[in-house]
Amino acid sequence: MPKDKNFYERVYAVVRQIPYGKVTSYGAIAKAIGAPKSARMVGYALKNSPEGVPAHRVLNRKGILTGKHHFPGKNLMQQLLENEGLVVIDNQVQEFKKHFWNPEISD
DNA sequence: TGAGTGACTGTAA
DNA sequence: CTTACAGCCACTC
Repeated sequence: MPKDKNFYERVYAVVRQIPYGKVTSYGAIAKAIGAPKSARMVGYALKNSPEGVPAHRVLNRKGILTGKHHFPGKNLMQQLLENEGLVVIDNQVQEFKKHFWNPEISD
């Protein structure tokens, strides 16, 4: 059982706020939940991501689909992104910055 | 308790 | 823009 379950919950809370056709990075989420050093944990948390969490919209800072290998299908993650109007080439989102969504938690 | 692992990031070249 | 190195934190065994 995870001790800091709150950490996971916060990750999911942010990821769920990612709008359609937008993407963000693990670090951005980590920072949004107050743990900029725990970017790796964000990815770890997404592995446990329940339904309703668009984990496919979360990429690394280069805009590469680092987690596509963890999805059920072979290139499911890429298809989902392309389905949202994004352009993915060689596991990398084109114009990543342009589609980047800055997460923020309302106090 | 301690060592190993990972869907990462910042900095330097 | 990419590639390479070290630092991070939380989790599992």
